[in-house]
Amino acid sequence: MNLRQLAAHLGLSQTTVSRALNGYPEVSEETRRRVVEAARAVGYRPNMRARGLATGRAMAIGHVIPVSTRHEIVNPVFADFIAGAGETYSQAGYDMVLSVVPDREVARAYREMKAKGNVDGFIVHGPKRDDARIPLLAELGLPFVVHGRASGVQTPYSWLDVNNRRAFVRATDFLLDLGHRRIALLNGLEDMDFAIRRREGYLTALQGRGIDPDPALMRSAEMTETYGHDAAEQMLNLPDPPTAFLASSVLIAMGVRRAIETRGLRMGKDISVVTHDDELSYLGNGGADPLFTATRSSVREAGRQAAAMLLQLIANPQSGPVDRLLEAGLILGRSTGPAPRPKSSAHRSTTSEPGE
Amino acid sequence: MNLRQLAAHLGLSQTTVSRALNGYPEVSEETRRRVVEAARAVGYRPNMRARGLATGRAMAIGHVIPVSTRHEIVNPVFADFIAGAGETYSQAGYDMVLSVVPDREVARAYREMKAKGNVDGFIVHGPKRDDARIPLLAELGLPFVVHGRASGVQTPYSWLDVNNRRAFVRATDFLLDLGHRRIALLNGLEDMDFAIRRREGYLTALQGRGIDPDPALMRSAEMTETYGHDAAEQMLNLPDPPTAFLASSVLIAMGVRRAIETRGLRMGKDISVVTHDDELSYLGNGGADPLFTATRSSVREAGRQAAAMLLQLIANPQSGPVDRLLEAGLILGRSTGPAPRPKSSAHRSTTSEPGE
DNA sequence: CCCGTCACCCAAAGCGCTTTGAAAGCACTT
DNA sequence: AAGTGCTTTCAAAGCGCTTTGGGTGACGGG
Repeated sequence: MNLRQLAAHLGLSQTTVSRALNGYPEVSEETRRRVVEAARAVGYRPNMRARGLATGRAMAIGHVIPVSTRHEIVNPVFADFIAGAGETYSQAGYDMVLSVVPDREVARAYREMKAKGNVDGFIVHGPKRDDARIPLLAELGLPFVVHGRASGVQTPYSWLDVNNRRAFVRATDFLLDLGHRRIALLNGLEDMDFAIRRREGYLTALQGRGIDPDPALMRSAEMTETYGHDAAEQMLNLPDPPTAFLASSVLIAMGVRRAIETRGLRMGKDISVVTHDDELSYLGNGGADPLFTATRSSVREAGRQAAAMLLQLIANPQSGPVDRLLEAGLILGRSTGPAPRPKSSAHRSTTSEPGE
Repeated sequence: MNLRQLAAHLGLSQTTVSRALNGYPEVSEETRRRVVEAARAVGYRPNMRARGLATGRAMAIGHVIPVSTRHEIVNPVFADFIAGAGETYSQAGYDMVLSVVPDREVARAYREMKAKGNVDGFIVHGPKRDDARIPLLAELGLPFVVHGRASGVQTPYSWLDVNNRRAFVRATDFLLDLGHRRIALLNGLEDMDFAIRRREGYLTALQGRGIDPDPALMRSAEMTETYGHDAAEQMLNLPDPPTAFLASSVLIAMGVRRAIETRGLRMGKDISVVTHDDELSYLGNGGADPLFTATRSSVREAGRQAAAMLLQLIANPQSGPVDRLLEAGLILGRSTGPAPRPKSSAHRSTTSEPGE
């Protein structure tokens, strides 16, 4: 059933029916009620393509998901973010169109989506330092919101980010307050902007206590359980091992925990672990009594808010670049405790033998 | 730049330009070359909305992602599947439109998408027993492909599935061949179709050796690491504990491994673990030397193939319900080994008490 | 010389909607 | 009786594309 048929059915013109349904004032309440009722009765839904063609608006948001050709990883954060954004979209009557493309075709994908005219704006995922997508999108002229920030980018842009730096300052400080001095950082790949900021936070906190960072205790890689395990294991074998780990994801932390427990050590007693927790639904460090002490910030909520920001921006494009910085909570779990053997000098002497 | 402008620019009619670009025969090769060249030069991309309006095809596939309102979990398999499907789509010039909706609004979402006319077909995720979406979609009349199957559904439909039953028969047989007799099954939620089939496979294999399944060794829940850990721990505390675990996901298996190692046991020696592995990119049981022995089937590849099937179906709707059953490979990892205490008679006598 | 065939190209209709500009109806004023 | 302002409705143009149903000119056969 289309507009014309509905109009004929009602004995009205398309114009009137259209206006009645879209809430324009030039139609009497009486008529409007009749129209709305009839529309519901016959299950009329306007054809979005036709409407889009007429209005120039697509009522859809584009998400371009770059798939790295080297390590074929799909950002696990992505599913939850999408879920959050999707909620906002569907409430606002927007669709989400996804384009999964290899790294190097991202620019083409954006241009194409714009030219094809099937989106009104974009969300940018996983920004890197000096991310080229931002100037590109600014040039294209469609509104967009970046989930995260991109250090080094000069073009002004709208973003929503977690205060990664502050979160890691707090987490590090928390461990320092517990007496830990040898704190390892298991970070994500440091071309990702969030990882850069987390490292900064970590270093800042150490510096605040006059502690020199030890390169042997800093690692960055794709955030998998295996990585967490292997890195932790190696570090625990160091002559002067860390007493605490700071991980950039729950997956990493799970690996760390395994390394700890495999050694017969107890997490939260012998070794402390703090992780950043995106509250990914399937990892389940959630709840009131989480396993890991964590800097926590819901990626799903970020999705909701970023989407809302974008819709706002689309409705009112000259409202200019806008941003929002979410603070991560520091959630106490069972993975942290006071540093063992506060006399770090004694400690050091014990482990000064080279051998494993 | 639109068709009219391009036509004017070339001194041709819109008709000719359109035909030239879409490969119709009624235009000379000479002219076609000129047109194609000019189109590329000015970066012309047809407006998909207009084209869709004219052709009635949307050049897009709809994915409706139900978000359970109870346990707010986003199926972690979903991201990889999407990535695979996305590859196929973009090669074929299709878009993917996602709709994330609460469980109970799924039907509305499908109807709406159809009425709005912005998709040509659907992919159905995570089918359950007697899944109501299948008759609904059959009634709507748009082509669709189900990722998985739905036991109990009578309506004919197209699907692509992994042979979950066979995979779990093989996995169980493999463990049985190694001498294991007490094999635990840590399954996903058994309203999901795949979980039902896996249990069937497990039970079939046990039955094949005349072994009575022990309800104490069968569990099903949301597939998280914590679940794997807790279930394994409890089972290992049984008077007659399992010597092997069969897990429905790598996340579960990771939990099992932790329970094993925390106890000071060695996975692959004292306790064996086999898991189903969807080859999720971020879990990384991949590679040639995987940690877990696993029944492996790439969910990403499933995405690719399901998408291809759907596109085929759209191009040729009367090609009728079509299906494809993927076989999972059984990949040898380091998590399995012969059952300890080969003398199962001694073993059995221990457990001959009715207990529990 | 005419006509039928091709090969090539075009004008125009139509997809389903929004929106402009105008008309019709009505109640008042003047 | 005509004009005014207001509300309510409508016809028609247009969004950018595809596709139908011709046209036009060249060519060869009758």
